[in-house]
Amino acid sequence: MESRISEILRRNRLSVTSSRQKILNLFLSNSGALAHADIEHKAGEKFDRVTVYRTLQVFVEKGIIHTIPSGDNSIKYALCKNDCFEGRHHDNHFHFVCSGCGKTECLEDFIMPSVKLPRDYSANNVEIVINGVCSNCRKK
Amino acid sequence: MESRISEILRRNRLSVTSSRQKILNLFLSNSGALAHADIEHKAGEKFDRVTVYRTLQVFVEKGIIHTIPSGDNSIKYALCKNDCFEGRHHDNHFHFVCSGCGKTECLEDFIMPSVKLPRDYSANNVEIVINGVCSNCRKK
DNA sequence: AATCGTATGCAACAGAGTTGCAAAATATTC
DNA sequence: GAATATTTTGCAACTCTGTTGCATACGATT
Repeated sequence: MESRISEILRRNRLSVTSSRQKILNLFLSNSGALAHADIEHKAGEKFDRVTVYRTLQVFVEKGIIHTIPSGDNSIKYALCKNDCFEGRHHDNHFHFVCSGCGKTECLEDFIMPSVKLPRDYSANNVEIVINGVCSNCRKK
Repeated sequence: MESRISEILRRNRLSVTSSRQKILNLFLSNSGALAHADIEHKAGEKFDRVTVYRTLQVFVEKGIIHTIPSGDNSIKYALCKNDCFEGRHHDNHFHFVCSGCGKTECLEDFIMPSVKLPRDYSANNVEIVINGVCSNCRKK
């Protein structure tokens, strides 16, 4: 576990520091996306706010994590899949926010629909966030 | 013009106040979406921050405007089309943010693609935000 | 182990967003 | 149309979020 985390940091030419290891570990051990506040107030750990901001920023720049937009000023962050490493962001997936458990997850395996644009418009990036109920919450 | 604004407010059972008229007028006379800061610092008008927050909140609740999510904590607001009045939000359109002029617009006439979800997942709302270049900026 | 470069944490700040409350404006009633 | 009731506004004060500069601490390199 330790080694995998260090390896990811090294692969992205980042110094392997205690904070970065701990924060990256949070992402690796959580299946859902995390908000800044989730990380800052994570039980058992007390991270300096500034360190969390800077770490998330560096991770996004390096393509280790990506942002998930939201309609209520609570941006979340999630791990990128392998082909995003080295700074190439190719987010051809969408995001699902469950209104039951609040969990945000990436749906990687479901094809991104192509959207038709008006004449002379060109698209760089398409963000899709779906709000609904996940299978776990539906059963309850 | 004045009468149309008052009519919209009255239709939503809101008192017709000076601030609400002015803010609603900003939306009616701007084709793009507006951020909180756009409204607060609008040239010629000085709105109290608190009033702007409360007005936008009420407008969203009543379905006069809707929010447009973003990946950088800068939520924008845009007018809803007619069938959204009376609080029924049926946003079956997507949003386009131009990286050239920064303008955010609603694309109402382009069909929303249906997205396939994992087994036992259900969707309430699909938010699509496309980043790209609009026709005006492309010509330059 | 010593040096170099980067990351961290603190302080201080700027901005975003919220709440309570008295004053002012709007709606309602007669 | 004036008086009353209701709602909205603006101010003050506050919390939370996010940023920057800088000295110290840490990790990488030799």
